Amino acid sequence: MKTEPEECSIDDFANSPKSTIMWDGVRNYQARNFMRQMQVGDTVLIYHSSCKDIGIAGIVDVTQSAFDDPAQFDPNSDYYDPKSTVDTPRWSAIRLSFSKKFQQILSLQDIKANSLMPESPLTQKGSRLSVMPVTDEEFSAVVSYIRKKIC
DNA sequence: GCCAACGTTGGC
DNA sequence: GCCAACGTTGGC
Repeated sequence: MKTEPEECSIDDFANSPKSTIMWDGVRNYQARNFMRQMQVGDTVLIYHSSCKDIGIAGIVDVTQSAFDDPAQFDPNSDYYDPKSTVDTPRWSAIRLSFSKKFQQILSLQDIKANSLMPESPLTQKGSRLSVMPVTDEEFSAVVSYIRKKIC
C-alpha cells in the first residue's frame, strides 16, 4: 500500500504499536477491490511515495477487513463522495496495525535494480495503483534483500 | 516544478 | 458508447 509519509508513514504505526490505523480515502476502484480481498492477518508492505526517501518502509498487518469508509459520507471530509449513500456505499476502508519498520528504506531504485518485484505495478512506468497485491515470491525477495542489506 | 501516464467526467 | 478534456499521481 502506497502512502505519502507526510499523511501517514510507517512511523505513525511504529509510534502507536498497540493501536490500529484506519486506512481510508482510497478512491480508485481497482485499489478498492484489492482492499476488499484483504483478510485479517494478511501482511502488508508500506510504501512511501511522493517524498524524499521513496520506497518500502516497513510491514503492517490487517486487523479488520473491508468495511464502509465513513469518510465517503462526511461532507466535511476531503474524501467525501456525494454519490455515495449509506444504502449504496462505494468505498471501503480497512484497519492496520504496526508490525515492523525497516532500519532503512528499501528504495525504489534498489527494488528495480535487483528485480525484487519485476512484475508488480509498483515498478511499472505510469502505474498509479495505490493498493496492489504482492506475491509470496516478491515478499520473500523484499524481506531477504532488506535483511542482507542491514547486516 | 515538470510532465508523462493514467482514471474519470460529461457532452454528444 | 465514444472520446476529448480535465484533474491527479508520482518519479524525476
